[in-house]
Amino acid sequence: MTTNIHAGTDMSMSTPDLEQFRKQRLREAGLRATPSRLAVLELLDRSSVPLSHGEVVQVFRAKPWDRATLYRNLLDLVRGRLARRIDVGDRIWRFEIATPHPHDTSHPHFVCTTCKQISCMPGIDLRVIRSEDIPKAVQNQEIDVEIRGLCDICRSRSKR
Amino acid sequence: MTTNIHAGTDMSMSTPDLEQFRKQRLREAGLRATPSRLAVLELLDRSSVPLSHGEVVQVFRAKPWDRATLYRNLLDLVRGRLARRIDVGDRIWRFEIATPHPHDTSHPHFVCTTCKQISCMPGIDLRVIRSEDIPKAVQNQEIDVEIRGLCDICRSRSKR
DNA sequence: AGGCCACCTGCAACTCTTATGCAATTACTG
DNA sequence: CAGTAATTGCATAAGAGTTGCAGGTGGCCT
Repeated sequence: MTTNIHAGTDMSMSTPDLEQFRKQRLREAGLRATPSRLAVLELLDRSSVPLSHGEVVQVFRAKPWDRATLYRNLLDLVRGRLARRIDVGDRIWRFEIATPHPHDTSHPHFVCTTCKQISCMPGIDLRVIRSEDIPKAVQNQEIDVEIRGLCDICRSRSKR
Repeated sequence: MTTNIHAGTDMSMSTPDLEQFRKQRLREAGLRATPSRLAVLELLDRSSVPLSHGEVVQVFRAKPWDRATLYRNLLDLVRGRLARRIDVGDRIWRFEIATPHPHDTSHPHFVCTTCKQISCMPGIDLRVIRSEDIPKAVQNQEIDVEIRGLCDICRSRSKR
């Protein structure tokens, strides 16, 4: 769990220009730049892992924002294509910042079926062996690929 | 909700030998052959797609069986390795009959994010581009691969 | 600078799926 | 065919996700 937050200080204390940039991104997405939306966007910006609604609520538990508000903030960001909502198989939606450059989604995610740890697998690609009956979405890489198995830690632990 | 599953060739009218075979399978799994368990097992046997608990409840809504009973029936079948519980990413467990031959899971599954239809993709394999940080489970193919996207039908429908 | 109003928030309540405790019932064993 | 442990029915609950509504407010327009 590495938290290399650059500013090192409070979420709400980002430099004015970054804040302005976030406001701009929200408005370009057709969203008003409200305090909670700015904070959620900043949180996703800074997070190296996708966050669940519950985790976002936890992070902002000292703030006056309601869980429904944060929930709708997250959905708003997804609607405005500033974030993506993903499901890694543990029945909890997670939200991650949408990368500015289009379609970085093509790298698989590895999910440990025991500890639920998620890791990105840019070193793995799909190979089509036989092309009959391959959906067009696959051919066009408009897909999410999820690999489920035991991570090395849980794997060595389970080897009897 | 259109429900025309009033069984013409009724669920409960299977041939006696098939019924006996199912009873036998249940007992070999260490489970008593109760009416509801037999019916659930038969339903999974006959279904070509994985079914959720809610769908099973729907199918048997005319029967006197409680939803908790059907739920536990499904878990019992999984426990006895007569069925598998899978999660296709919509936070609803689905149950499918366990194939007799072991570990047929090595081919990817394609799941339509809209219609939830699942299809097998034996023509697709994983290719490791860079081998750093690849979990051993992946190297040893001890994994489930799930590809999520729009199936061709839903895809053409969504193209505006 | 100030007002307007559509968008946004807070609150409460709700759905849906999954899950469990307990008393009554029942499938199997002998 | 009775005894008993497994199973069921009912009630209930946790947890994530979702929504209706009344009141608040960001940002445009003057």
